[in-house]
Amino acid sequence: MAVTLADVAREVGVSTAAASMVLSGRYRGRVSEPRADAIRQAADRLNYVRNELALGLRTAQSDTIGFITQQVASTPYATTLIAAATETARAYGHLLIVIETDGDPDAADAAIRDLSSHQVRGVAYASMYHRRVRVPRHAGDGLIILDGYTEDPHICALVPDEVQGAHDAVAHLVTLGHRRVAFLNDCDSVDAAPLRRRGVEMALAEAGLALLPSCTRTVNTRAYAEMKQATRDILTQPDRPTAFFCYNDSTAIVVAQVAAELGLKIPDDLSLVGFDNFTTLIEFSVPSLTTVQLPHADMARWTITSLVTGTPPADGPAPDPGTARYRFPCPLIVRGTTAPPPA
Amino acid sequence: MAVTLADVAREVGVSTAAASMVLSGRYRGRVSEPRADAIRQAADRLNYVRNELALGLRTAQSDTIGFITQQVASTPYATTLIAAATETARAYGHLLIVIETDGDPDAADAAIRDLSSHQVRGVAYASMYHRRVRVPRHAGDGLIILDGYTEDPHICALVPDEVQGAHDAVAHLVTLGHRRVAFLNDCDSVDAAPLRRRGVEMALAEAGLALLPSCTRTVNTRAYAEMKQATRDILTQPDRPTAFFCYNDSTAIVVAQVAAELGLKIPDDLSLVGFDNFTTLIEFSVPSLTTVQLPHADMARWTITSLVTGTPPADGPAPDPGTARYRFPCPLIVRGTTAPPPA
DNA sequence: CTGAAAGCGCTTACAG
DNA sequence: CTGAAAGCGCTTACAG
Repeated sequence: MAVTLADVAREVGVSTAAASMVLSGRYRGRVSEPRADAIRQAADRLNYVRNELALGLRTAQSDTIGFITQQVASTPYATTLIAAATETARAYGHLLIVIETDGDPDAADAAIRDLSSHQVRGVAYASMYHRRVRVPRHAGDGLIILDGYTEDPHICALVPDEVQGAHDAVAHLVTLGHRRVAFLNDCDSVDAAPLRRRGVEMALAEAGLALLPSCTRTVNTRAYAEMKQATRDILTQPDRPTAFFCYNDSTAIVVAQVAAELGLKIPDDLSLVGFDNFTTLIEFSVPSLTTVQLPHADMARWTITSLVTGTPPADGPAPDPGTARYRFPCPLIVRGTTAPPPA
Repeated sequence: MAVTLADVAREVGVSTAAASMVLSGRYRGRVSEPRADAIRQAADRLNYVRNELALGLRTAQSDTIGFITQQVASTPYATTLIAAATETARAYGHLLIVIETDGDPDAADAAIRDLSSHQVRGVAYASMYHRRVRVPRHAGDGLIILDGYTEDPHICALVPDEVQGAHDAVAHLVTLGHRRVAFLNDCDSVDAAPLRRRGVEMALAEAGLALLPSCTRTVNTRAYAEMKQATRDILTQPDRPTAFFCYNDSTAIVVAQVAAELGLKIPDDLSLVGFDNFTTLIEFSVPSLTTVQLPHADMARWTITSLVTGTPPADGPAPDPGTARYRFPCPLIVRGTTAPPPA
C-alpha cells in the first residue's frame, strides 16, 4: 500500500542500502552526490514516508517516549505537562504515547509493560502533585518521575522547589513593609505543605519576624466553608495581619471573597499572594492575583529532553548532592494583589 | 536483550509458529492442549512481552491510535478528552499517541505524516471548541473530527448538540415558572453561539414567550468588565428578568457576582444557568451552579471505539441524515442556582 | 496436530 | 563508491 524504500530504490535504479543511507542523511563519502540527489527527488515525488515500525524493529528502539499520568482528568496541571511534553518530543522528532492510570498501581505496571513492548526510549512518570510515588514494576532505568519522588534517591525525580517558592512570596511581602503576615496552609499535602511552611518561616526569620500562631491555620483547601471561617477568624482579630500568603490560588480567591465581605480592599488594606499560577482561576480575580508559578512546563521539557538525549540537560538545576533528585525553581509572579501595608 | 518468541519456543522445544499461535490465542485445533499450557507457562516464567513493533510491521497495522489536539495547553476540556480517550483505548488494548499542534496547520500535516509512519489504526482530530476545521493533508479515511466539523459532510465529525442543550436549559427555567429570561451570548463563537440562541428561542416559543431585546446581550465572554456592565444593564432595568441563561459557566459566575453586588439572592431572587459544566470553576460557586454538560467524554469514547472497531458504535446518536456528522446530547445538570421566580 | 520457510520494511556489516 | 545479503521479532500460508 504505502511507498517503501524498495519502491524509491527501484525508481532510481539503486540498492535499498543506498536509498536508506541517503534518506537518513548518513551517506557522505558512500554515495555520489548526483545519485543522492536523484534518490531524494524520487522519495519526494513518490511521497515516501519511512516506516517507523520497521526502523524500530531493526534498531531495537523507536522514536517514542512514554508518558504515564496518574490523574489527567481531575487536575488542571495535566494539560501543562502534556502540552510541554508533546512539544518537546516533537522538537526532537519523537512521539509521545500517553497513558492515564487513574492512580491504579496495576494499571501503571501494565502501562510500563505496554510501553516497553513498543520499545519506547524512556518513560515519564507524572504524578499530579508533589508526593512520594511507588515505582512501577519492571520500570527499568529510562524512567523519570515528574512532580514526585521515590525512596531510592538514585531514581531520577523532579519536584518544585516549594521552600524557595514560599520563601520568595513572603520575602516579597516583607520587602513591601509587611510585618504581620498570615499563612493559610493545606492539611492534606504531606510533602508540599511542610516545605512551604518552612519557606514562610525562613523569609520571616530573615527579617527578624516570626509566624504568629494567631495568623496561621491549616485547613482543608477544598472545603469552602472551612477556609472562609479560618480566614474570617484571622482577619477579624485585633491587630489583624496586613498580608496573606495562601497554600494555593483557589484558597487565595476565597480569602479575597472574605476580605470583600469584611470591607477590606485588596491590595490597599490587605496584600494577597497565592501559589500555582492557575490561570483559569486567576482570570476571575480582580485585581489579578500575585502568585508563585509551579514549574510544570519546565519539568516536562527537562524530562523529555533528558529521555531523548540520554543525559540530564545542562541548563537545568543541579541535582541534590549524591542523588538524582532535582528541585525546580518556582518563580514569583507579581501582579496586582500586593502593595505596601496601610499606614 | 528482551525475551523473544524464539526464546519461549526454544525453552519448550516447539516452533515459533506454535508459540505465536498459542500466545495470541488462535491455536484451537492447531496445537494440543498440553503443549499450549507448556508454552503459556514458559512465556510467563520468562516474562515474555510481545514486541509490538514486529507485530505491527508484520501485520501492517499497530495497536495505536493517533490523537491530534490543537490547543491542549490553554483549554480545560483537553484533559477530559485525553483522559476519556486513553481510557477507552486501553480498554481495547490500544495505545494513544498524542500530538499537540498548537493550531498550526503545518504541524497538523506533519502530525498526520508521523502518525501514519507509525501505522496508527486511526486518528482523532480534536478541536478545542465547536468549529469548522481544515482537514490535514494526506489524512486518509481513518480520521474523526472531535468537537468540530469540516466542509465535506462525509468526513466523520462529532459536535455537541448546542440547540438541544440551550433549549433544555431554558425549558427548565420556563417550567419553574419564569417568564422573563435573560440570555448572555458570546460574540466570538461562530458556531456554538447562534445555535445556542436558537435553542433559547425555541424553548421560549414553546411557552408562547419571546427573547426580549432588553434581556439579551452579545458580549466578549473573556472581557470581565464588558460582561459585568451588560449584566448590570439587564438587571437594573424595570421589570428585570427573573432568570439568566449564560453562554458559559465563567459568564454565569460573573453574573452571580453582579447579582450579589445588587443585593439579589440566588436562586431566590434570580435563577442562573451556565453552560460547560466546568467543574474547576463551579467548585467556587455557592450555591453550586446549574449548568449544561458538554459531551466531551462521550465524544472521545465514541471516537476511539469507532476507530478501533472500524464501525460507529451503535449506542451513540444517529448521524444527521445523509452525512457522517453526529450531534451529541448535552445533558442539563440541575444544581442549586435555579428555583421558581420570586412571588 | 506440527515445523520449516517466507516476508513485513528497514539498516548494517560485508564483499566487491 | 556500490550492491547482495542477513537479520530485527513476529505471523501466516504451506507442506507434511
